[in-house]
Formats: sequence, C-alpha cells, structure tokens
Amino acid sequence: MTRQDFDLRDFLPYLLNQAAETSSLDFQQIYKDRYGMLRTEWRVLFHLGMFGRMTASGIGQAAKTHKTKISRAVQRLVERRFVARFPDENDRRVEHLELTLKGQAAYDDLRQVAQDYDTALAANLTKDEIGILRAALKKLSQTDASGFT
Amino acid sequence: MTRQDFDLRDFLPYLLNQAAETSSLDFQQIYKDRYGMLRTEWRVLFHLGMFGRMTASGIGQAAKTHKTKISRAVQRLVERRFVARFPDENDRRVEHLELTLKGQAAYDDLRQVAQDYDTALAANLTKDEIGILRAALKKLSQTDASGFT
DNA sequence: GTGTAATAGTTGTTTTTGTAACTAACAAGA
DNA sequence: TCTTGTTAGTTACAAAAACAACTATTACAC
Repeated sequence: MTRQDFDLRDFLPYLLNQAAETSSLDFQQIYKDRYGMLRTEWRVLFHLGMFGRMTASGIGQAAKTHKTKISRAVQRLVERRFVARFPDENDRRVEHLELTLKGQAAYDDLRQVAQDYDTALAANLTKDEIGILRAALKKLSQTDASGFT
Repeated sequence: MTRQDFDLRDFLPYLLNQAAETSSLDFQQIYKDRYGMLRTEWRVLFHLGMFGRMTASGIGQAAKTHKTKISRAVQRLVERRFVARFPDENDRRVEHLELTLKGQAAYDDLRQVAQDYDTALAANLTKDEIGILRAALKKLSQTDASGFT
C-alpha cells in the first residue's frame, strides 16, 4: 500500500469528530441555558422521554455511555426533579427510572428544539445525502474495527 | 410541524457523536499506548506532519480547536521532543512549529496506522456511500446552524 | 448450603477540559 | 506619541470526564 495518499482532511474519525462537535455546539447551548443540563443528562432525559421507563444500565447500553457517567447524570436529574427512581420488585440491585412531569415538560420542549435543529442542519443536504449519511453513521457506530492491525 | 416523528436514533448530533466516539476508540488506544498522546496532541502532530511548519493558531483554526487546548498540547509535545518551536523573525508574538525527527517518525508510524484504520472502517460501506459521507461531514462541519430557532 | 463469579449502581481520585483572565507584542488612528 | 484595539500565546481556577475500586445483590457451580 502506498503511503502518500493519506489526507488528514479525509480521515473518517477526524471528520466525524469535527462534524460532531460543530453540530452539537448550538444545541448544547440550549439545554445548558434552559435547564442547566450537561450532555449526559440531556441524553438520559431523551432516552427516558423516547423509550419510557428504563434502568440506568439500559440507558448506558443504548447510549454507549459508561455507567459512572450515567450514574452521576441520573443523580443530578433526580435531585432536580426531572427524573424519579423506582426500585425493582424482584431484583433489589435494579432501579427503574422515569421522567417526572417536570422532566416530561423539559423533554417535550427540547425535543421540539432538537427537531428544528435537525431540520436546520439537514438544510444543506439533499434527501438522498441525509438518508445515506444516517445509514452510514449507524453502521459506523456498530462497526467493531478492533484488531484492524 | 408535527411533534411525533422525532426519533432520537435519527437525530444527527446524536448519531454523529456515537459514530465519532466508536470510530476513534481503537485508534485512540494506539497513539495513547505507543506515544502517550492525547487527542489534541495527536491532532497537532498530524497537522504538522501533513502541512509542515505551522503556528499554534494556524493549527487551531484548521482543527477548529481552542487555543488553550493547542497551547497545552504543543507544550507537552515540545517537552517530549516531538515538536520544536521557532520564533518568527518579524513578529515576536508568533511561534512556528515543526516536527522533530522523533516527531516525524511518530507521524510516519501513526499515519500508516490511520490509513489502515480508515480502510477498516470504510470496509462496511460502498464507495459511493463513503464519498457522500465524507462530503456531508465536511458540509456539516462548516454549517453554522446558530440562530436556528 | 458454600464459594466464586457476575451484575447494578455508587464513590473517590486523578486527568482533562472549559472559561476567563492574563502578558506581551503589534497596528493604526487622533 | 498616546491611546485604543487586536492578535499570539500562556496561566489559573473551576467544571467535567476517565478510571479504578468499592458495596450490595443475585446467579450458578459444586
């Protein structure tokens, strides 16, 4: 393989990082300003809003986020009454999480913002491009490229 | 606009983040293990390797990275003799940066790894998909969606 | 049962990052 | 010259993340 044809500006992890950072900045500002939330808190909120009752580890798996991050995010969300905890009947290690009314309201608000934001982002792309982009991102999220050497 | 058709799993900033994190994990492991570098240090190394002599703020602009991050990354890279500083003749505020031989060797090594990694990542996508993906990511990185509300 | 491993979740400590304030040098107009 | 503003880069402090070790509980082999 030739070594000359490498261009940093085409390197997928680099491109992905740039796009990810750029595209989440403005939205981040909103949930931070309106609800004082961090990124992981926003993610927990959205998972609960989207899928209803979940456990912390369930959210961690779905969001591919480490359990300590989830734990602390849940803690803050519970403190601030966006989320409520419910012990499991059969397994005392497990805790189910749900949005409170306040959490639901925040979710409804932010979901609308997210939708508008997504629309604004997509405005520069054609329908085909967006479809392919989403599909490709999903594939990449599941790709295990370990042992590539 | 209807509010029902929102799916977190299609939300671009979310997808981008997931893909970015997943797709950089293994590569990150390598530059961390082999050279003890952090992400910003890797980026600085690659910019200097790719484009030759640059200033810190030049790298910051190209990589869309805040100057404090660059400053600290450069500091560490200089300490560890991957990078050397050269004062500007005309403007004493400016500092030009270059890879040392050691830095060049690290870059050559990691560039090869990056290339293989990119190839492995792209293996699940068609040529067309990759082309559209790269183009879309570049557009998104430049998109200013502020004021989308 | 008893011992070993696995799972859910938390806590403590160390690194990194974000943010703002800072120094030093240059630029440009009154 | 003397402000006023701008740019390059650093530093200090607070916020957040990473990582490892921990408790409590359940599962499972023997």
